[in-house]
Amino acid sequence: MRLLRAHAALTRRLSAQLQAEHGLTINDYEALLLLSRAEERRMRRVDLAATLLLTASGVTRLLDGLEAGGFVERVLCDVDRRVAYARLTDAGAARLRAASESHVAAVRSLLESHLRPEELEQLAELLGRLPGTGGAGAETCRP
Amino acid sequence: MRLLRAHAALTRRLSAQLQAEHGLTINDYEALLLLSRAEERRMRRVDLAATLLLTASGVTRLLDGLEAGGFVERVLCDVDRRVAYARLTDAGAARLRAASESHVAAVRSLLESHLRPEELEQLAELLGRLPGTGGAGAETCRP
DNA sequence: GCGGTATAGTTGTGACCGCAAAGGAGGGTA
DNA sequence: TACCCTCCTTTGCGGTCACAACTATACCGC
Repeated sequence: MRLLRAHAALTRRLSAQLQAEHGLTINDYEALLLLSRAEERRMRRVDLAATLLLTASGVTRLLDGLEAGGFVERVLCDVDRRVAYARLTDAGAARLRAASESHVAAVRSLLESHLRPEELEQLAELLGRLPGTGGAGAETCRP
Repeated sequence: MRLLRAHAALTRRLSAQLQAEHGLTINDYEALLLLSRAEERRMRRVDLAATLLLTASGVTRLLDGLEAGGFVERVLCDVDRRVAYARLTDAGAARLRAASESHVAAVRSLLESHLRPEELEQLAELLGRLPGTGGAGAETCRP
């Protein structure tokens, strides 16, 4: 079962390409992607951590970088002063659009050159049953 | 296709458990495992790197730790003085045996609790077709 | 209101790893 | 021999991340 190891190398390869072309790591990219799909383009940092499978400290530093680049801004929640949202900026949305073109192309070519479409679907289904891939929707601070 | 992300979390979990119980990281463990199966319990560092999907520098530091622990020893090749083998010591073999019991149990319980045997086989087959999982047998310095 | 507990987030520390540069060694050609 | 190119390995540097400790806020029972 050492095959799962292949994933690490694939991820590094995709991340390196993304970084060279657009200055984003894989996690940067996925954080922007999640925010772009979230309601009002914002998520609590703790939800971001759970979805990205990072710890809270990891998210802090991830967002440090994205804030410095102007792709994300910090928004305080007015009903719960513990929480700080990360909100996608217009610049962040633009960067995401630019990066997604080459990134999804890269992912597709990597996977589709080795698997047929129905196999790809099978793979996704099997991996989806493993723990840690649960839904984890974006919550607001007021349910 | 974000599902591949699940692997990172799984690996971290397994590695943390392995480290807590036996003081080995996942890569430590797999290096010992590879050596235990290799001819004369030794491999060239460069082959170890290729199989573990690490760079040469990564292997240097990995083996630094294993040598410090006495699990692996450095053996120079007498016909090509560029190459240094890593050879498993008896202490390393013992540590591997001890760790493997709980580790394979952990892997099995993690995977088998979520997938049926034939699905597991399917998963292995699909992942095996991805690049970076090729055979890479252990070579000696004299073919 | 007052403690106790839970939750959100930040920071210090250390581990692991890739990349680039450099050094030592082998094998070829002139 | 002298030169060049390739291979194996190590070291310096920087990035990413988890863990633990800490602060600040919220909520519960009294």
